[in-house]
Amino acid sequence: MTTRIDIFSELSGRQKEAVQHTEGPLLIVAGPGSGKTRVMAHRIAYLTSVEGVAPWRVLAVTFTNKAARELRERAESLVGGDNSGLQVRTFHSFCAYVLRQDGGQIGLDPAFSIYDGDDQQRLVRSILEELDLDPKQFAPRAILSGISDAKNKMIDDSRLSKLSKSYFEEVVARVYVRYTELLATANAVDFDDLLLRAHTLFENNPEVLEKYQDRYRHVLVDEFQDTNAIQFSLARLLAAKHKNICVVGDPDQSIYSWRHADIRNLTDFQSVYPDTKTVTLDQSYRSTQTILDAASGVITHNDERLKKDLWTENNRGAPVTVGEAYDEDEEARVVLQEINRLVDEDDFDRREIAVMYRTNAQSRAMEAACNRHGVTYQLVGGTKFYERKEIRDTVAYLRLTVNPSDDAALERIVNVPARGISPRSVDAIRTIARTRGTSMLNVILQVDDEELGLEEALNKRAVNSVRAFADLMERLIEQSIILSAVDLLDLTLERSGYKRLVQEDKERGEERWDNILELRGSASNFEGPEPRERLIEFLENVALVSDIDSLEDDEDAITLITLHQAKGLEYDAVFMIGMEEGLLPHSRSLESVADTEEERRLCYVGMTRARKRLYMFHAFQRGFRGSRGAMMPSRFLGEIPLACVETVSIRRNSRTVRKVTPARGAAAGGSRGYDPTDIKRQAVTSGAVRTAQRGDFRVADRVSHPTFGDGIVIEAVDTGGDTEVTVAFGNGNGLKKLMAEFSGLKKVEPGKSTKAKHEDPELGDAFLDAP
DNA sequence: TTCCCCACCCATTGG
DNA sequence: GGGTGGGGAA
Repeated sequence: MTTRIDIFSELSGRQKEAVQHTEGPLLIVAGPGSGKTRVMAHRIAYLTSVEGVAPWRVLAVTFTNKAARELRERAESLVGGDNSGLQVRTFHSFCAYVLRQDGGQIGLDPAFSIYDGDDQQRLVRSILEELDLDPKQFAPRAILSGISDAKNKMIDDSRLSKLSKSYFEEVVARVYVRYTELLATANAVDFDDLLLRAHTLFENNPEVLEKYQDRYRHVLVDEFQDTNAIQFSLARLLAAKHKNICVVGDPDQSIYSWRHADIRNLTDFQSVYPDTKTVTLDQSYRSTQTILDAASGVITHNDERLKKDLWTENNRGAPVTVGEAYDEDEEARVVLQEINRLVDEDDFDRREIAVMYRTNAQSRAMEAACNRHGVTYQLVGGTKFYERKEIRDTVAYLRLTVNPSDDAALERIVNVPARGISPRSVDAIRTIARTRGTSMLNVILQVDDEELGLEEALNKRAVNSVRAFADLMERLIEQSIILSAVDLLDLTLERSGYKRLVQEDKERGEERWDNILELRGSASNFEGPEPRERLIEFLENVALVSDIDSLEDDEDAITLITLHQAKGLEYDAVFMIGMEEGLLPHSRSLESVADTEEERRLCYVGMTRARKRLYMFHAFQRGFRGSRGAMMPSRFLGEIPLACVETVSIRRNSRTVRKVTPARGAAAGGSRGYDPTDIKRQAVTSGAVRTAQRGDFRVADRVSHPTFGDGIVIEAVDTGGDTEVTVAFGNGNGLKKLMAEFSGLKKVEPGKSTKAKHEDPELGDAFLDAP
């Protein structure tokens, strides 16, 4: 048994304070690397081993399953023993747990399904069809986002139409009504519902709430800056009795407002709980002073911000390396070169290196480069395992077996493998089911019931096919009560013909079957008595995994990850790529100051993931949806104090990264930060892009075209007779590939351009939004 | 009824 | 560049 001394030996004064304040509300404002996970783990250990609180009386809520697992493990290793019963979960998984226990009170069958985004979209599409509305005019995505907004404001379907101010909102309200009905028929909930319905359950059933209030004497919430209104309300309800609520967060790392996260939860915490004790952890044990200075330089540009200065006793460390690459391929190559150098010369471990980016699409160039250069990598997200067709199909069979009302699952597999139930037949089944307010499988199982009229609606062959499917599902449902998840999976794959379908796929069959076996492997973790309960657990697990959960710490590989998913992680070396206007900050965020500030926080999150080395690259041009665009370096680069920066010039097709120490020293730098236009000029004049120069037209030449107007040459390839040039035109004409002579392209001498200055691509024509 | 091909539309971030 | 959905042929 660990003693009290041991628990405290590795904590700072502030950290101890946070651990020991166990009675009453506690707000921990924790900067990046200030040891908040350590504090939470110690706090749990302190509660259970020193204060004698039973582990099952502690509820800790984290942002991801991975964080939950890690927190539990750390707390357990501190007390050196059993913490069983300790609840460490995500909000979603906690709510699912509550709803399985007590959802009956609000009419939810414990075997309910959890609809994912894809299920939701299909459902909305079918509703639009039902209501005779054009999905092009009313994008299912937009409608779902409207429904989600309503749910997060706790507006139920019966009230929304009264609040709608436009025809579109009226449509959203109408779809919402039907959507709610159909989810109920399917005995299903969506992600928002998990939170919302648990909340409703607590509010409407005091005796249920009290049960949980009594049980949890201590409630801890991690990443509190990214919780939404419902989540905070849930936490408040749960803690209302004992008032022992401890929240940990950092307003500078709030990056999920688009998912309804509300920073006011954090900033207003003290007014909700006036007797709050606040502890600020501002010492970083993670990053070098230079990295902290660079990150602070960026984040202080946010106007909406509570001032907080991080400090560290760590070394100054190396400067932040900033550089421009020609395009995304070169960017990837340079990153890998530098990674190899770090590993070979500076003894860095590949496991401790990550490449971070704003959008998932950016991983492609990195992956290609890794494959070409034989660098092993772990991609977080990627072609997400649970979104692969064979996985979704297999899971759909199991979902339908557990919850026969699950129409989304049924629609997915009713004719997979093809068994003679055509889309027309499915339409007929759906229509009957919806008219009768029942599920589609229910209709199918009653195919011989004349009253339903299914037999009439279908032709003879289809009726036989439907009957065969009904037999299959009946058998599977029967077996699901007695078989384990794995055995049921095997039976399902065999009897449904899905196994044969996959294995007959000559091109990808083996790979797809391997994926199914992997799913089978994770199902084997859910064995035990009451197989049906275990199966439901397994399916819930499948529905609630996040990409980050599968990140392995012990794989000898570099990590490729989005900035959002990198939250909470740390690496010795971090490479942030795509540091360009339009990507970071993302073009979709430029309309509002609040959104742009969130992009800056995202940049801050990325930078503060680094312990020792931080690299930030931007590209001169980048591929985008098949075409290419000239890119401007991100404004955030210019916000880094010069004294922290080392710029590099990258030579195309060369194997070395030449370091250029800025001539402007720390003292001379004044308030100016990194000036990207300098490096661009340097790169162009130093021949960084020389291989692209051909014929009369050279990269960076100003040109004029009879129809497209003035532009600048981005690429020039000699094709023998003529020169094929890629030109970035102003006036929203974007990028064009032209045969120089044939198209009548003319060079324009500097200064002779007739067009205004703003058309100079070097100044600002980022082409991300060009038509 | 199924399968294949082409056109079109699209991707910010994610539980 | 890729996924999906619709339309046409077998």
